Amino acid sequence: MSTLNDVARLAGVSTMTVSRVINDSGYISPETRARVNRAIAELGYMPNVLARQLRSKRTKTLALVVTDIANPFFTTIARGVEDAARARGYAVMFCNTDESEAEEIEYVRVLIQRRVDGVLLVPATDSSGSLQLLREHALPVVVLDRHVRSALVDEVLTDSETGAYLAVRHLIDLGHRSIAILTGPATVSTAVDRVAGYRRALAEAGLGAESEQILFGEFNEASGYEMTRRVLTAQPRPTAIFAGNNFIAFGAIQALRQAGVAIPDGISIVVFDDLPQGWVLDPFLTVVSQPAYEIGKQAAELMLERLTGDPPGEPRTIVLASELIVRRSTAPPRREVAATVPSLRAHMENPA
Amino acid sequence: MSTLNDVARLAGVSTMTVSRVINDSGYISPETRARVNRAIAELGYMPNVLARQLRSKRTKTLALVVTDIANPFFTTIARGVEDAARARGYAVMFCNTDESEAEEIEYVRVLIQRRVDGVLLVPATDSSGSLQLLREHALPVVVLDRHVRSALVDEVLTDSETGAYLAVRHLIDLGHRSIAILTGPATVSTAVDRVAGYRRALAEAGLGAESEQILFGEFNEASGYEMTRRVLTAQPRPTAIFAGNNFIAFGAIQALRQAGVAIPDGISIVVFDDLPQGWVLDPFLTVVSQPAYEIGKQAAELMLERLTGDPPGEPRTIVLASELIVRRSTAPPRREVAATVPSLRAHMENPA
DNA sequence: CTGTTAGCGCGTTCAG
DNA sequence: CTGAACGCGCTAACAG
Repeated sequence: MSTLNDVARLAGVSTMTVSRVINDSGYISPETRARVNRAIAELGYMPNVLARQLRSKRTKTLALVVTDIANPFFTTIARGVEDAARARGYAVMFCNTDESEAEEIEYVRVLIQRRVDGVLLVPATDSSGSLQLLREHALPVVVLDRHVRSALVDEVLTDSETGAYLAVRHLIDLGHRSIAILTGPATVSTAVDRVAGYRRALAEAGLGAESEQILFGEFNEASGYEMTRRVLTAQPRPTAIFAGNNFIAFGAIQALRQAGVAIPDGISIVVFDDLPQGWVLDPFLTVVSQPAYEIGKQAAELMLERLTGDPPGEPRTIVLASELIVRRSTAPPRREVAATVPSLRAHMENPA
Repeated sequence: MSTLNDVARLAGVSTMTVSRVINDSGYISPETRARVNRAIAELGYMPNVLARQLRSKRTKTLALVVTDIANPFFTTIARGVEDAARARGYAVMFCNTDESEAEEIEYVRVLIQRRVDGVLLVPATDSSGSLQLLREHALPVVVLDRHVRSALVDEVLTDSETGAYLAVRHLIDLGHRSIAILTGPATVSTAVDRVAGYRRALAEAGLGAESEQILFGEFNEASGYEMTRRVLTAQPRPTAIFAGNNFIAFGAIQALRQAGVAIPDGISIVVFDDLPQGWVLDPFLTVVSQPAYEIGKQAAELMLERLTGDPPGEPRTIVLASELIVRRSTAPPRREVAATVPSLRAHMENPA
């Protein structure tokens, strides 16, 4: 593998001249440039990024740490991050913590050792072990999607409280009075905030705490399934379910199907997070849609601003709005519960 | 950010001693080790991976280059690669070429510059521009999934020809006589081999070239949709479709639904590639399932053997078997014209 | 068991 | 416009 030195020797110049040609810095006479370029081509020379990074103390690499890489919400965020980063010449390392704080810290260690320039983090919990580690090593951080109480950092997230309020309000407007919320762990701000929005909507409608049905679980399908099973045996059985994220909704739908409860005839369901086009052929879920791509993009841009811009300044929090999209999984409650409706099954069998 | 030097000074030893403690190499007295470890903890020292890699000339990193990161077939391969690599202390860089040869070469350039230790490549086409580039820079390569004619390299792939043969034979056994195959570009070995298997099955059943309906397209949903639209207007209209991969099948299903053609009552469909559990609630597609995880795992292990083992040896080709899984998307044709063949019963009693 | 020397391949700094 | 010297942080190779 040839080096700067080989090129310099072949071209009859110093290594610095070659370096300048490659990085387009400083003035070079056209002839020398041509000669150097010829030597580069002849040798098939490729700069050693490691040496460059070691010397320049910048890797031009960001890391994005998410809690579930299989969730389209996070892959969409990832696309936003990558687009913004690549536009400025930065690479992105993707890391998946599976909602585990231990994994998160492990990854942060690796990222520090690899000397990434900055970390975009979706924290697994609201405790801040990894944030502290990052601060100790002076690594810039932007927190995404979830608020962290303890730390003063840049944050980009959506207004979960308002989103949840809109979703539940929609159900109330349809006439529902008994609504269950199935959400993630109480240690995660998005779960807590969505419950807050749920409560506000109920309270505003004059529905007291006695009509609350709040289940904290995990943001995954298994948990959604399990919580729904519990909801189905509750007395009184709710006429509507608010699923705290898309995977919880998957589990809920599966449980409802198994129990022969039709959507929306038997139970209405509204979901936080939309699914990207292509995941389902015929979107029928009523959802609160977050601007996932925009979250990723703005987070990356904020980071790059911190990295290249001179004024560090105060930590900034960017809150993006979410939007209620009404489709066919919500309807007014019915007295009698329909036994089976096959349309759901046809729908779920056809991914796209 | 503290360095080896800082640690050495604080512990009152040389940098080499610290290096040995960290890498667990050579003999160190327990006391010095303890002293060094204390210094490391006190400073929160984290080794600089860049410097280490530059010096040792090994990055302990593999790259996996695939043509479609959104395809579960490739993400499953990726899991196999990652598991095998991590078990031996290697990291993996994932790269997505979108079936573009230009992107592929671009990525290979980056990988050379980053000095990855080896490249696992799913080539976009059977031309070998990127393979040549890799060879020039003496980077070890293992080719996955697709055969490359021109090059002598290690390869790990499934037997597409036999898999396709089994799929089409299954359709023939069910009584189908008019079967269309929708597959990828003719520049990709998997597309070509699947056509070969399709032909062999037809020929063996005494069905001549006049009954062949072969469509080359792209391995994606849009192409599957478009090819199916064409198939639906063909004369005679086939009673069964063999989709060359899962995404082509998605497009086909969408087109069939739109045209009001039921599966399998109107048209049977068999697909190369299964979908992982969780993508669909109720698997109903008859598929040829490839051992995707195993492909990734074996490819990584072959690479690691080349990297650490001493004998380079001859290029090796590992061919894995695929398996027909009969579900509910295939059935005998309903036309009165098509008679049921006797071998059908034998087959149903003896599913492959 | 531990230290010394000598780079890995580049870019920064300063001097021509 | 170009070059010489130096060092980023670490480890291979050899001494002790």
